[in-house]
Amino acid sequence: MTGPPARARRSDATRAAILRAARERFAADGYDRATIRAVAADAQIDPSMVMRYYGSKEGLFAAAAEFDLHLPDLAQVPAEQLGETLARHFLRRWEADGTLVALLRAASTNPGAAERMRGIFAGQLATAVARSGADPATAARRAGLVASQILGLALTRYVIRLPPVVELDPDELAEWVGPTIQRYLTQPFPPSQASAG
Amino acid sequence: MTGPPARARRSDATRAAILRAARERFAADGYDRATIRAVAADAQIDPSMVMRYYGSKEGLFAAAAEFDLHLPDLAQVPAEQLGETLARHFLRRWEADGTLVALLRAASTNPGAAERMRGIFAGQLATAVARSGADPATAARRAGLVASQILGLALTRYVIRLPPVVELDPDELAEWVGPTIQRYLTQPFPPSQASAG
DNA sequence: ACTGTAGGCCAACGCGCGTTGACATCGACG
DNA sequence: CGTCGATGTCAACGCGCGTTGGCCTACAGT
Repeated sequence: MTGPPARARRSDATRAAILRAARERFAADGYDRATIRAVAADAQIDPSMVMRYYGSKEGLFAAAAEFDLHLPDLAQVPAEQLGETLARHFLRRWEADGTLVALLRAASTNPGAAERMRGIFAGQLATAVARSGADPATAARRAGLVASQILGLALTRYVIRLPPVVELDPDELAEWVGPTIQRYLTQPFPPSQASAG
Repeated sequence: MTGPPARARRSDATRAAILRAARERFAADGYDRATIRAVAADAQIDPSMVMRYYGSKEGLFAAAAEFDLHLPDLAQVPAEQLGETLARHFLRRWEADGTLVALLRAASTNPGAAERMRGIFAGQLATAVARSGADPATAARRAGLVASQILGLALTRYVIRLPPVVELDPDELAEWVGPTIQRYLTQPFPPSQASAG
């Protein structure tokens, strides 16, 4: 299983150009409206090259939507800073890399993309939350609530572009959303007694 | 401008059937994947009827996505119950009527749908928030934050179907999300001092 | 210099789409 | 009964899509 000697192939640059163009198109247009022909035009190659390298549009999307949240180890974060840490992390991650926005747009109509989204939040967010010191019995639900706020923020800011959410800068946003996440992570179950701060 | 005597036309039933089928298809598939042919098949009529009555696919969507949040007058709601009231209201509204889910799905890829979504939140949510007693200078931002949590909940529960969010029942959800909305509406600006409950 | 192969382009395919216009049928009204 | 608009059907259009296969071209191994 040592594979080939990892010799750089001449086509690597093309593959990378296709992937870059695909991420941009999927992020801007969603799965259905993004066309292989448009991706190929952006990458300045022929549409059939996309098929050769990625097999199909589904395959191209699968490659383009490979995504690691790069979540920090929450066991190392002071308990009272969990919310703000996570909020800032997500905002920074999104501003720098459109992949998750592509995934979010696509997930609205493409079942495979939705499945991948569920996988990311089960495999990465829920895992991180479980290491944050949360009760294992409730960690999954807490992660789900965190996801609802985090993805709602991404949706309103990058996809729907709701003006007040677009205009707030990342620092202000983190100050607002951080405490929400903090509460979802640490508030005892059930959260019956209202606790607005 | 008194118009015709409002005589019921024979075609009203067909128009309504088309609209019902369109809402279901748009909600289930999003704008791009929902086809006029499929809507017509559901309504058991010919695709050309859809064109005759609604002009185009865009026109059909515009008619199907007409939506009133039916928000209560927040001036009449006790200040400390604003969050939970809104949370319960939205959950009830969505479970009963798939229109907003259709709009949400479509808004990810269709600019017109996104524009309508912005219009609904500017015209209905922001207006209601402004009447809740919030400082007029900050009401729009507060409404945007509320939208981020509310739409994030709809997205994770009805579109992406994140298991932990799907499994929570509406009462539990309202208990979790209510305080978040309450804080977005009432927490003084800026929200610098963290306030997890 | 010769050759095999990886990299790339071009033209075409079949399909489903939104949309159109010509034609059939029904029901109200003279 | 005859007419005419409203209601509905049918067949087709042009288009852009994902996808395919054949054909050049350039370079690595000998």
